[in-house]
Amino acid sequence: MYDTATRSVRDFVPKEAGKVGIYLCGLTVQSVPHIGHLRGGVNYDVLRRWLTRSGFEVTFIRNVTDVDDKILVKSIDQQRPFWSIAYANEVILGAAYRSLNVLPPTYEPRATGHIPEMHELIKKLIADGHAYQADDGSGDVYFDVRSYPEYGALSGQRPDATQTQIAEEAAERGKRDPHDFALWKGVKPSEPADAAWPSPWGPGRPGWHIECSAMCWRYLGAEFDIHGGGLDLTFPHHENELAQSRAAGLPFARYWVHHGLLNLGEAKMSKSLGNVVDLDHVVSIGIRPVELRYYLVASHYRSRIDYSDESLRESAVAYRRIEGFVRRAVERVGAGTVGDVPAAFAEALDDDLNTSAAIAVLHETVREGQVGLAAGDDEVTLATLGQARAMLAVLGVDPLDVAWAGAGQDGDLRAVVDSLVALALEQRAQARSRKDWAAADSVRDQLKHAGVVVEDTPHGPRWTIGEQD
RNA sequence: GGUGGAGUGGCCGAGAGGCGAGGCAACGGCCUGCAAAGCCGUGUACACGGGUUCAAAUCCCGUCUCCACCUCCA
Repeated sequence: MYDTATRSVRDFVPKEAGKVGIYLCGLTVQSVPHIGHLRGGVNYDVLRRWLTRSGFEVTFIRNVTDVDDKILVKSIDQQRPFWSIAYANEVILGAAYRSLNVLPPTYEPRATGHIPEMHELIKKLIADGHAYQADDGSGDVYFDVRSYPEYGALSGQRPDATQTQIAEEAAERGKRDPHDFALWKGVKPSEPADAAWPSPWGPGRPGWHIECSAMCWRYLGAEFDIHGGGLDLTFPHHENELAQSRAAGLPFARYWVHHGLLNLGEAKMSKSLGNVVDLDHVVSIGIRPVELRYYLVASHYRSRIDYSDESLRESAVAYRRIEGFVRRAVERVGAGTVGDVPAAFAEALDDDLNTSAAIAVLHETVREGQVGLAAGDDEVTLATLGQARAMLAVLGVDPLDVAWAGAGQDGDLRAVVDSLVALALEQRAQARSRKDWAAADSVRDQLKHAGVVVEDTPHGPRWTIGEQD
């Protein structure tokens, strides 16, 4: 894995043999997720699946941050409790993950559920001289950056060299140094009263970073294997998490994994910039969730994705080729058993989770399978199908995965359509047998117009749902 | 200003000193009554300028362009 802390690819050695603890910074549920957020979820889902398949017992924690400045602003604006806004977005996020076949984490803790753990950390930091209460009566508690010489080690940002809020403003807020960041924020009159918890420093709420330190500690222990998140979290969020955890005596994460961002146009997709594409948009242009997932996985996790509808559509075509093979093969030889993954595929994923290279192996296997299928070689078909499905399962895009099945009634409907199409195909077969090509083609054209694509195979015609004219 | 990263064929996208990843599109062929699907073949691409080397997309130096972070961000 590439480790941000050392800026190099390092052999992955877990803290405890055979076990992996992963913490992924999840979302602040201030609004509905866009596909850039979903990319992160999908990337770590593939990592998790691969580690699991490689024999590790994975504990995967992905948090939800359910209290922050923006949620509180919305709460005031909309005259609704902050928690109802957070929860509504959390539910939508969960549905989006499910529709992309992102497995549920081992646990999904919420920030507001871990106030006592945060207090414990803050108390320890104050006791050890790494944090202090602002003397402006605000009830704010700050981490003292100057008390921690290692500050900046993760991101390479040295306090002296960074831009920061002007010194006077920092001083007004009672900070000793402009770089000091809030561990605890005293409640303000302008903020919702129910977004405050009692604390030794007065009623208030968590600063942005302390929640993750608390939840990592709570669920993965003082030291754990992998901490993940988006590239944009490296600084200040992860730098601050690391500083406050280490200063509190926790060894913390052994590897830092950051995934690349998804750009739309010239800039990263972001809630604040408003250049956002969400799952609904993707579906509205005729792309299925499984195809979006394939698109997201087809790029290496550390690369930037310059999103466009066009590249997404092209990627979907590539996926349909794979899917077409799987379905044709299953019709011939049955679903078979999911086999082993080819060595080249495993090597690719073992090399910093190189999903692009892994997908190249998948395509090669599919081509081999197509040849077997065309030659009527069921042995080859079955073997390649098993391999392909093993690879597809790791990537989370196996077309036969029940996760992609529709809402129940499709199976029945398909049987109905099948018998209707069979009637039409019978007519076509009769026309063909008397070499009445015009009549035969007319049947095929009409079916196509209705959205049923007919293709002839050595074993007779088969049909699939295409696009209606 | 500081920190990190990127520029690969018509497009997407891996790779990182020698052997043309893979996909999409295009063109030619095979198969087909015609299609569809599939298969086979065709493209010598690595921002620019120098350098190192028997050999550079890959290493070094310089230049240009772009992105992210330094404020909330996946």
